[in-house]
Amino acid sequence: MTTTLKKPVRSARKPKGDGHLRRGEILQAAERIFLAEGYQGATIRKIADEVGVSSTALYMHFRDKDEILLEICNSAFEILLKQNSEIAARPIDAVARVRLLLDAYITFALENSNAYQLIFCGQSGAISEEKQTITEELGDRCYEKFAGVVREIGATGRLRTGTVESAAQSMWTACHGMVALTMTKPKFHWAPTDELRSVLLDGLLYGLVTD
Amino acid sequence: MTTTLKKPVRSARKPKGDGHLRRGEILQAAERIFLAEGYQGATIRKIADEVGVSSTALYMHFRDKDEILLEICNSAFEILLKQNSEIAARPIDAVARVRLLLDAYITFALENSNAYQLIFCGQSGAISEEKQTITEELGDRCYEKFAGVVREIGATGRLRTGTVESAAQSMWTACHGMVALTMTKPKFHWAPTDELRSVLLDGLLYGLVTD
DNA sequence: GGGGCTGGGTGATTGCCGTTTAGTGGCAGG
DNA sequence: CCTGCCACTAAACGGCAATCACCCAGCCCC
Repeated sequence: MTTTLKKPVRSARKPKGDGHLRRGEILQAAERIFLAEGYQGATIRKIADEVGVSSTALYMHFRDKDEILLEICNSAFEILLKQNSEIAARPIDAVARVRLLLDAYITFALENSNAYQLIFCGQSGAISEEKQTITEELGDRCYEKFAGVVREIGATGRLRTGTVESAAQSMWTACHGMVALTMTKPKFHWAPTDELRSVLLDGLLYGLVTD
Repeated sequence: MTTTLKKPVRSARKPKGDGHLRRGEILQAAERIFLAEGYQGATIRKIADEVGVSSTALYMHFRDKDEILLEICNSAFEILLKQNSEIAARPIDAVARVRLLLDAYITFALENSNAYQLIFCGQSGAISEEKQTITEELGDRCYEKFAGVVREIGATGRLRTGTVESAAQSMWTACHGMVALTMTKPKFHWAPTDELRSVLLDGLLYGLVTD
C-alpha cells in the first residue's frame, strides 16, 4: 500500500477533442473494433476505452450505438455506389457491365463483410428498422445503378424471361445469397470460391439474357 | 397498508412438471414467443413467465438459451429433410425434381422465417458456432439430398457449366439470397414474389442445365 | 476582473439480459 | 418416520445500452 490513498485525481480526464476531432476518433476506434469483432463485439464500453474516454462521452457525439456503426456502414456503401456508377457508365456492352457490377458487388461484400452483414443480414430487429433510412437510400441508389443497366438490356429485347425488375432482383439476390451464405457458414465444404462465383454469374447471365 | 406484512408465501410455486412434461411445455412456450418476436425477443425470462415458472427452472431442462431455440430449429429442419427426401425420391425427371426441391426450400424458408434466419442468417457470433453441430449436420443432410439429384443431372452430362458441387451450390445460395433478402428488407420495392421466384428458378435452371 | 452561460466530460444508476449459487419444500424409498 | 433427492425458487453476478445529475474549463460580455 503506497501513500497515494488520496484521489489520483486532478484531471485524469482526457483533454477536450475540440469540434469534430473527437467524433472522428470515435469512428476510427469503432471501425477497428467493429471490423475485428463484429456488431456484437463492438460495445459502447470497448469503443470508449479504445478512445480513452468514458462510455458516456460517446453520447455527446452520437445518439446511440447504432448511429456510430451505421455511419461506418454508410461510408463503406458510398464506395460501392461510386464503384457502381463508374462501371455503369463504361462504354461497353450492357451485359458485360452487368457482369462487372455483380462481380464488383461480390468483391465489395467479401471485403467489407462486417458492414455488409450489418446492413443486409441484420436479423430482424437487430437494428431499429427506421434508423437505417440513410443507409437504405444509399443501397437503393446502388441497386438503381445496377437496374438501369439491366433496363438497357431489356430495352434491346435481350431479356430471356421476366421483367426488368424481376430479372435484376433475381441476379442481385442470387449474388447476395452466395456471399451471405459463405460468410455465415464458413465451415461448409464450399466449392472453390472463384469457381462458385463464375458458375453462378455464368448461369445467371446465360439463363436470363439472350445472346 | 394491509396487515399482510409477512411473506405472501406458502407455495406460490408451480407444481412439478414431472418427467419430460415440463420440458415440452417450455419448448412450446419458447416456440410461440420465438415465432412472434424472433431470437432477440425470446428471452429466458419471457419464456419462463409464459410457462409460469422462474427463469432458473429453464436451466433444469436446457443447458442454455441457445439449446432451447436450436431444438426448435432442429424440429423445423427435420421437416425440410423429410420433404427433401420425399421429393428426391420421386420417379420423375431429375431437373424437375431439382426445381421442386428449390421451390419447396423457398416455401419452407418463408414459412419458418425465424428458424431459417437463426440458422442461416445468424450474424457471426450470434450463436456460439460449435453449438450448432446438430443443426448443421441436419442442414448438410438436406443439402446432400439436393446435391444428389444434381449429381444425377451431372452424370447424364446435362450440366451446362461447372462441377456438380459448384452448380448445386450456385442454385442453393441463389435461392437463399432471395428469401434472405426479402426477409431482411421487406420494405424494398420487390417484384411480385411469385414472379421473382419463377424468374430466378427459370434462369438458374436454364443457365446451368442443358435441355 | 468577475459573473454566468455553454458544452465536453464524468461516476453512479436504471433496467434489461443470460447465467450461477445457495437454498427449500414435497415426495419416494427404505 | 426419516432421509435423500430433485424440481423448483429467490437472490445475486456481471455485462449491456442508455440516462441522470453533476463538474469544471473556457469564453463572452458587462
